[in-house]
Amino acid sequence: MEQGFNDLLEALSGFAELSSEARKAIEQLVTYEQQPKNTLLLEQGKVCRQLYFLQEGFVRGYYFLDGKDVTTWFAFKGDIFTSMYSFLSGQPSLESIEILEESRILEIDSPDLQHLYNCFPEFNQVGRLLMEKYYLELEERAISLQHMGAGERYQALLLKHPTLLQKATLGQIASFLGMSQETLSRIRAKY
Amino acid sequence: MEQGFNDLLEALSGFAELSSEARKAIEQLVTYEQQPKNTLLLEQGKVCRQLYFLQEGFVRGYYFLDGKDVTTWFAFKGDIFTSMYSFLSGQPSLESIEILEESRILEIDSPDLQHLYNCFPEFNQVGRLLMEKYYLELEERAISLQHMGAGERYQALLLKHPTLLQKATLGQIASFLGMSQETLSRIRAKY
DNA sequence: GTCATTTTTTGACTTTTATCAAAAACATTC
DNA sequence: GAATGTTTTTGATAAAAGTCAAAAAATGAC
Repeated sequence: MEQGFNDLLEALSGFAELSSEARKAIEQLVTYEQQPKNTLLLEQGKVCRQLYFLQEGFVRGYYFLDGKDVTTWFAFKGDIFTSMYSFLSGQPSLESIEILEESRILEIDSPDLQHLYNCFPEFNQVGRLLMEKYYLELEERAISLQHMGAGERYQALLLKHPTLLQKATLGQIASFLGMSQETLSRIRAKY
Repeated sequence: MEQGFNDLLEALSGFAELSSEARKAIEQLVTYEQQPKNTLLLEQGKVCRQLYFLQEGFVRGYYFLDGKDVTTWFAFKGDIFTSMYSFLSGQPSLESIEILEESRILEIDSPDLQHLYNCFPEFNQVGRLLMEKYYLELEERAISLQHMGAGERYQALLLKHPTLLQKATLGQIASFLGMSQETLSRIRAKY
């Protein structure tokens, strides 16, 4: 059995006990992919049909707005990610997904995931708990955008992801935080 | 059978087919509550153990920050709502829930909901799809806070909830949009 | 190591939004 | 309908953040 797959099972086991049948079924449906830096895993305008598990590496989601590159999320080692809107709705994705550091990825496509939900109803629990977790993360982000100043948002992010500053460019972090690159640069100079 | 309960079943049937056993179990666990304007359904600092269905009325979630009242969400007729963070994590709620218009509410408490998940594994699908829906709504909100100006945020909100302006106060809407009341008042004067 | 490219910082200036204070409009109670 | 309280608007000013442009620093290729 492949190493990457064990990492995935471990991540999932945080959400629910999986029967060995379910584990086997997952293993058969999941595929492995290794991608170098700068690869576009998903292009804006295409439907995202995959749910990804980042075994190793670093990835972001972003889109263009008025010619500007706006990062909407970062995925770290061990994260499950996708273009949520497109994956859930089946509509063309507004965002692209870019590999920022060479990454090892496991993926399952949408029909196969539906198959898992159908064959193993208890697997819906994994999906539900995963969505709950992502919801709470997003809520934190929305609240910080709603009422925190630029400096506070930056500090909160650093507290949560101390390594991000080394991994992403200033522009990526700034747009993720909803501020201009110059503002972030000036904020950073203060600390 | 009570009228309110049918409304709930109808709302849930948008997410999954429910067996008649599941429907019966839900009916037995759900309780009805009618509350006048200005009631606090949940107080900041207490754990929120209920998931609510708003059969009729109007409700908001809010909290105090630096002495200011910040609205985080509104619930309309037919919505399912709760203090998500507290309900999912079991931690004391950061937000309070206030009835803004006399409301008829159906509710189920957390242990009973867990019971449904356990006895009817397919019920997890309802939970999953519900979380997916709420995630996408929140994502829209986060994106609008991340890169839209105050005027655009207001217009987007009006488009989505044209009735909100009649139901909530300016201050509530302004804080929900992440801007001061004065700014919203001036924006509104322009249209 | 040097050159070219990209990323980050700095400066001057503008725009947007917040804040404080007071007036006006609107509701509510008696 | 006068008096009271609340909500909304308006005005003046201040603070925060954005924009544009150029310099400085860091990175990468050869």
